[in-house]
Amino acid sequence: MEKNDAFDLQLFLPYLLNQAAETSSDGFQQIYKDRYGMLRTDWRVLFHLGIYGRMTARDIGRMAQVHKTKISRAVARLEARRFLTREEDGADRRVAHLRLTAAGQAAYRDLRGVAEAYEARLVSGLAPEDVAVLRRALLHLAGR
Amino acid sequence: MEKNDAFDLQLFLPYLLNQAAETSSDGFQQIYKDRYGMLRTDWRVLFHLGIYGRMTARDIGRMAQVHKTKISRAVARLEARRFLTREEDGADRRVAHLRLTAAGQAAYRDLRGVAEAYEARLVSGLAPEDVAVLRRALLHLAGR
DNA sequence: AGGTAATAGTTGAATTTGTAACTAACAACG
DNA sequence: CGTTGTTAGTTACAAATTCAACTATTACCT
Repeated sequence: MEKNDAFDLQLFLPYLLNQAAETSSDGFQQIYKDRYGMLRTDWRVLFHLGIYGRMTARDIGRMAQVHKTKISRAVARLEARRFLTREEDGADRRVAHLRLTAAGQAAYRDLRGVAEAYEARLVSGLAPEDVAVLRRALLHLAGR
Repeated sequence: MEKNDAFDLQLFLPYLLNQAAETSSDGFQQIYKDRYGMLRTDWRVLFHLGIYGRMTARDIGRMAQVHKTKISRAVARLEARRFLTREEDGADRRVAHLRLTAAGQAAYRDLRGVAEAYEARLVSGLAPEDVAVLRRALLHLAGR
């Protein structure tokens, strides 16, 4: 495979970031998919509710930077599996406050443990100071 | 939004990497989509051929870590737009060698220029030494 | 108050992706 | 040779995502 061009695709950030994101998501995805039949947006909603307790779909979408239709469908799937319930808002009847059921919390705790172990394994090949730089750079690129 | 849990989702690498990857791809995606109606796999195939000159679908798939059905469809789209041609292999009739047409090369050069400018803008907010660390860490996480 | 705009969330249709099965060709081994 | 396995690439079907339109409700403005 001989190069006849100076552009280095392997180092182009949108490309490289995507490779790293996909590779480093694969193992975790396998677990939440196999164990709970969840999709990516599902576990994200689950984690947001597990961490923050009670949120609206809109809040989750804002925080996770996910479109409202994806949130809506993920919430519907989690509700169908009895992982969350909706509570209506007293003042604004458009809004539904979401909260994990006991089963949802159990799933969250299980997956949070998996996530922590998985994260530890991911960074185990990197120097701690490099991980710190990596996280800061990623937060910057993510616009945070 | 009050946290009642210690897990920091915003720093969880599979989550953070994905946020950074999506945010930092958005601007570039807008351009190849608006300007050429391409999808992500399309520009990747285009770039591989633009850089390496002549490759098989299999080679591109290996290098970009993309499944063969996605490559197959991207190649079909690019061929339909006369951006590439297939040449049969003398020894193995299963294989098709792909090569950009003049139009494909023009599109590639155009988008390569966009990519270079885009990359420069992406890293402009980061210290050069941090960018170096970032790239090394991403290559490691991508399994390279 | 009444009309217009904005917001929360859902739904349907079109596009895209994932999975598996498939065709065609080559390889390896007896 | 011939049978079995492997590989390159395509296709069919199901699943997921995107985009636009929609309902229902609240906010704004005069």
